[in-house]
Amino acid sequence: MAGGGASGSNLSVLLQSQRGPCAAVSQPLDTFFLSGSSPSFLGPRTMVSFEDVNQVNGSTRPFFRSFDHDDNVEDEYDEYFHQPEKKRRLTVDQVQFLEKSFEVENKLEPERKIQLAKDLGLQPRQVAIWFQNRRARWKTKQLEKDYDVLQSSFNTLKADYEGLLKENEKLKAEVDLLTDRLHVQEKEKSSSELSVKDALSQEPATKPICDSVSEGEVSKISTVPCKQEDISSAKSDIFDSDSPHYTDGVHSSLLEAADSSYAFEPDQSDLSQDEEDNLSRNLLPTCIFPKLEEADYTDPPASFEDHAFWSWSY
DNA sequence: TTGTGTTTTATTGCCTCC
DNA sequence: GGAGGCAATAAAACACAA
Repeated sequence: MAGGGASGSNLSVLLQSQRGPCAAVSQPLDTFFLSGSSPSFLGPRTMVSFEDVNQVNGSTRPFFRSFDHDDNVEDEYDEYFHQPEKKRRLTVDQVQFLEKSFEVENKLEPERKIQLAKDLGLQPRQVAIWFQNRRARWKTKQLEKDYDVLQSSFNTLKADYEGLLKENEKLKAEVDLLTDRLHVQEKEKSSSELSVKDALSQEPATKPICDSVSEGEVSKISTVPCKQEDISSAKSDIFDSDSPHYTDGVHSSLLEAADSSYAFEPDQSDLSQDEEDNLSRNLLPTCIFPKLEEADYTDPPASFEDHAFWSWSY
């Protein structure tokens, strides 16, 4: 085990400088890079076994301070150089020098390694190891940075996604509300139609509806003859769910719903061309009984409850 | 002072390249 | 096959709270 280059008097400072950053010799970094090829940066040996220590080590090296001559120096010397090899931390200056070099190029060519080792008074292998470990640390930090970037990107996307989910739920609720409203409307409509049907079926077939109205009202009633089969024919048209008029009523209400910005889409794939035409014709509010309107009744009722005013003359 | 966690230095084993 | 890089790991050095 070599180490003879460091004089015994220098050893205590050498050891002290190994204890930690605070104990290290401070020296402006610039001086490290102005050293040229001469071994101007020769810090304390950090390894116990140095092959070149006799060549480069010496009391003139800047990283060695002058030592006080002390009785314990020889003991420390023996202790230091005869103990099993231990890890020695690099000084702050050595680390800074290596860091600067690493910033320039994080890979180490053989010539550069030799030069750095010379300048720092380290083994080339130590320099190589330092670069190796430094690359590993750099990689870890890079991974952490990448992780942070990905994390923030993920958070942004997540926030967007959650916002869209909320909006989706809101729209779904709106759709449900409008669907319910539509169902209620249709229920009301069909129950009204049923009551009209009941009313019509309870009237005596031969009895003119005009019996139940006043004379003044009778004058308003159309004089067009209205036979029983006409009525049944009309009724058949009205209440036949297969008839286009029936579906017109449905379409009508659908369109009303659509008018109130309802997003319900009736499946029109089953509609014939005629039905589609009827659908477009019924964009305007229509009487619930368009066929009757075309036929013999007068003044369509304001509501289904007003069916008593409906009459057909014989 | 001591226990514990972190950082730094160094080793080992494997892989790739020339 | 040797040199060099990398990942995993050991172990010493260090920091710090109790």
